Amino acid sequence: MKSDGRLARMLHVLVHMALLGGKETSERIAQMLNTNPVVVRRTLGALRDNGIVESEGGRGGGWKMSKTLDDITVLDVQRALHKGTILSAGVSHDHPSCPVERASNAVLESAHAAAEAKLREIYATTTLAEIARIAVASGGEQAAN
Amino acid sequence: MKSDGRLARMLHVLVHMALLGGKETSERIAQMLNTNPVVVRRTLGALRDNGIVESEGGRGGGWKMSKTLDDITVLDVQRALHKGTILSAGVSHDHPSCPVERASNAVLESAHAAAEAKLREIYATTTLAEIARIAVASGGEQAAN
DNA sequence: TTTTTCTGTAACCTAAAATGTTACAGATTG
DNA sequence: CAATCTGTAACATTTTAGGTTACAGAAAAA
Repeated sequence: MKSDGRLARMLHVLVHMALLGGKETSERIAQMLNTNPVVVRRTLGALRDNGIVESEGGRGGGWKMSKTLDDITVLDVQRALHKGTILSAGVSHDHPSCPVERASNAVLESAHAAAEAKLREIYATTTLAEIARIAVASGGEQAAN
Repeated sequence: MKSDGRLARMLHVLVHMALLGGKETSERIAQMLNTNPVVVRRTLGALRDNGIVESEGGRGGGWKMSKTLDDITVLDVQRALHKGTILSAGVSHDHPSCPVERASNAVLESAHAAAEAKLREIYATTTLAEIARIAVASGGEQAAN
């Protein structure tokens, strides 16, 4: 599979949208992400369904933020994009009744659950405002695209 | 992509091999993993290259453990199977010079690094002997396949 | 030495999931 | 009505684990 870059892309584009402050079309956002408008609408659609952005059709339409960067955490975006767990353990299902397989799976699942808890904790305490701050600090004033 | 079940499968099969105590052919191991011998040789080959098991060709050949379960951690098996990091952050490479993209990627990478440290710590302190103990405790005496 | 039984690999095919792409339908503004 | 958006369907593409077939080579057994 291709690696999932949706979270990174959405963080990226949300910060840009907030810094620009207005409404953006899928076409313009696609340029920010070096992709095409359909991919943008697909992915931003999930954020809209979770109250992070809103969209308007028709002439003059486009996408805008529903909240400020301070009110959006990385975890909010993650949850909008993926329903279930963040990390999966990659267990085996070769002999579901085998106690050795079950023990192996249980150990891996438990370890991944602990790692995910750590990840989730960081995601929950990192706002997009902080990303914007890092970007401005490192990239100087040129923060557009 | 199909999810990577190699680690779970190798933990599973190594515990079986140790409990059985002798030498096993790819064919028999394939039955434990509900797959075919070529997949087994491919995957066990990586463990052999890391000193976890050893193989012998020819009639009467097969695979056997090079260490006891106490001397193999989950991290050892993980490292034999995958060279680099365990968790990857799924960053974006749409505009590598964009400071916002870089800040987004940096935040994700840092978070994943913290989660991976946690995961690695657990892997490093979990031996296969412990998995065997869990299996025997939960599955009763029937620990074969 | 010939047969049998193993591993080691090459060379494919398949599956699954994100991403890319084309083509429209529908909505909204001018 | 014309122009400009979003919303979706319907594919094609890419990547990687896994499955499969087919042999070559090694080693014990006959």
